[in-house]
Amino acid sequence: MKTLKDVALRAGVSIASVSTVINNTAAVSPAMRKKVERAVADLGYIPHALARNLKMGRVNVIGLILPDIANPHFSELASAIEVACDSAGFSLMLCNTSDNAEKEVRHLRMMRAQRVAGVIFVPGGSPTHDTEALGRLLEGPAVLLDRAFASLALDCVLLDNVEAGRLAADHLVQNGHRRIGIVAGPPHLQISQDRVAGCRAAMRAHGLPFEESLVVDGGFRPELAYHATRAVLRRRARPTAVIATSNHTTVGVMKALAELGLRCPADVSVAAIDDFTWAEGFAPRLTAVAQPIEAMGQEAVRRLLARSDSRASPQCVVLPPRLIIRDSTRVLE
Amino acid sequence: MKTLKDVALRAGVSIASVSTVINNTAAVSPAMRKKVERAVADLGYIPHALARNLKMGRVNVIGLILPDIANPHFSELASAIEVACDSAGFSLMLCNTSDNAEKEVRHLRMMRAQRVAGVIFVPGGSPTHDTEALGRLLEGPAVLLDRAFASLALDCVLLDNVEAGRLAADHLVQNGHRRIGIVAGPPHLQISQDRVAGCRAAMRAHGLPFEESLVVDGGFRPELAYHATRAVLRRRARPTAVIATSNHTTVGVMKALAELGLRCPADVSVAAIDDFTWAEGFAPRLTAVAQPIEAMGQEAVRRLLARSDSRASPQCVVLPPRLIIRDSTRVLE
DNA sequence: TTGAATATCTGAAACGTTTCAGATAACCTA
DNA sequence: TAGGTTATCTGAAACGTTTCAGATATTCAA
Repeated sequence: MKTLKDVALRAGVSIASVSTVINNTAAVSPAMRKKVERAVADLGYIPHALARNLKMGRVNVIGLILPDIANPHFSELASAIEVACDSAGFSLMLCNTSDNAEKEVRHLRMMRAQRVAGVIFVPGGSPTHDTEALGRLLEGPAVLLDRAFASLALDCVLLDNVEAGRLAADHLVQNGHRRIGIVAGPPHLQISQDRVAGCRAAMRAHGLPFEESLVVDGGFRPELAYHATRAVLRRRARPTAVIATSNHTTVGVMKALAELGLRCPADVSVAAIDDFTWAEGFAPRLTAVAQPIEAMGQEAVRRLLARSDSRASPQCVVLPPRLIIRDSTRVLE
Repeated sequence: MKTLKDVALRAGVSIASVSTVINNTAAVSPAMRKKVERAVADLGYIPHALARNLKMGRVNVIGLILPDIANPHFSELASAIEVACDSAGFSLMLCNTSDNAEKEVRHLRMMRAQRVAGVIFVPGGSPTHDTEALGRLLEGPAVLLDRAFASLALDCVLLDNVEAGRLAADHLVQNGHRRIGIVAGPPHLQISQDRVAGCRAAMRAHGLPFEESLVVDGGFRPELAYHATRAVLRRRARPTAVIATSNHTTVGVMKALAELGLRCPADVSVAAIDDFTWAEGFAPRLTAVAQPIEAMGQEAVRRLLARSDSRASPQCVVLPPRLIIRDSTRVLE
């Protein structure tokens, strides 16, 4: 690979001059400019970003750590973040944790070693996080996305999960449903608790009892949700509706319905949290509480960059979900 | 941020010794090790990867450039690649091109500037690529994934697109379909041509005529596929089956069917290229030609790393798709 | 014509590492 | 005890940039 020195040699000028021309950091004579540009083109010189960044003390890369890039929710988030980064002149370094706590600190560590400008961290569903190690590694510019840690005072961008649960349950109640199964996420996650809490709040608000036994653990793989749904739908008093609290659980729920020969929404209504843009065209069209994914990504990047040059105290922004009513829920007569 | 010097100072030893201890590059006395480890822990020292990489002349990062990370096909590919990279000790730098030719060279350039160990490049659907510039930038270790450039002799990992088309069409023909609409991708893409060619080959193999007018351009956004499908399904002699040649077009096709009030598979069978794991549980369960995504990702990384230390001439590996028969196609009596 | 002001260019130090030749100390062996 | 090994440790040179103080050449006003 060619270096500044090679270019300087070929152009017959000093290294410093080449640098000046390339970065436009000072006035140079037209002759100089031409000579250097010529040499750069001839040699196909590409500046060595590592050397440059080392010297300059900054790296135009933002790190993104998330649980599973193959999950549409996260890949859409990644997409939004990539766009925001790109237009701010940053590149993206991506790591998957597969919900593995050990990988979280390993990747975070690696990113700090790379001296990235900031890290956007989406904690995984692991029951235990090494919050102490994470806390130290998140000391540089960082924002938590999607899930926060109570013990860490950090910038974060979250969905209003309580509201998401509330929207789903409220919609069903308004349509006359009373016995509503809730296929929740892993109970140790705040996000699961919040969504269920939202459902509970909606029932309360309508003066209805909330039957805790209708809340089942759907885990965060469709498999468990599938079995949980089967279980709850085989109760003597079958729920007339089910709330699937994440896209993984929705897949399990729908599959369980299909296998039990129950039609949706004729036999059972389904309200989901997380929209499925890629299931458009399939039946039933899903009534879903959609997350403002683009806004979340943008906001995360914005806060991260703002954080880099301010010492304001960390803030949490909570964004509102919105309900999209389609065909998977029906009015109960 | 702490540096080796800080650690050396605190431990009361030389910089060289600290480096030796940290990297285990030579034998040191237990006393030395203890002192250094102590200082490292006390200061929370994290090595500066830029400096290290600059000095070492290698970077443990692999670049991935793809058209759209929000498309499940690419996000699953990204996931497979991330896993393969990670287990080989590499991190992933991700760039989206949004099918924009200018971004392709910009991002590729940036990755070369970062001196990444190699680049996995998935060309986008732009009608014109700056193949000259790309060619120069792809001179380092690189592998093309998903789509190749005829004009560039490079390692590549591809799906057997002809076979994919053949599988879909053959399946329909075997089920008695004769009038088959094909919602193709943009005609300027080799990949589209190949898939259609596969369909054509299947018809020929069965001694059937291939009606070119039933091939419509579905572009690479659902929108166009939607309109194309409506058009083809409103012919006086309606096709009894449709082949959707990519996941984007499948969405358009299914939507068109739904809006025209046509049931699938009762009225029209649909065979898709690209599987939809996230539509599991929705109806109809899609008969699809699935790509061996994991294998493609693994193979891409493997070839890339192999390429780094060999001068063998570039090779193309073509992986076979497989047909998954579910409920969206039916036997025609 | 001269001195000052300006325009243009360059040498060399730094950024934080790795690495290797050499320094020092400690241990053997004869 | 001298000489040679061996075991540890360190100084300093690189890696490819940026940047700034200084060098050189040019221009201008008086």
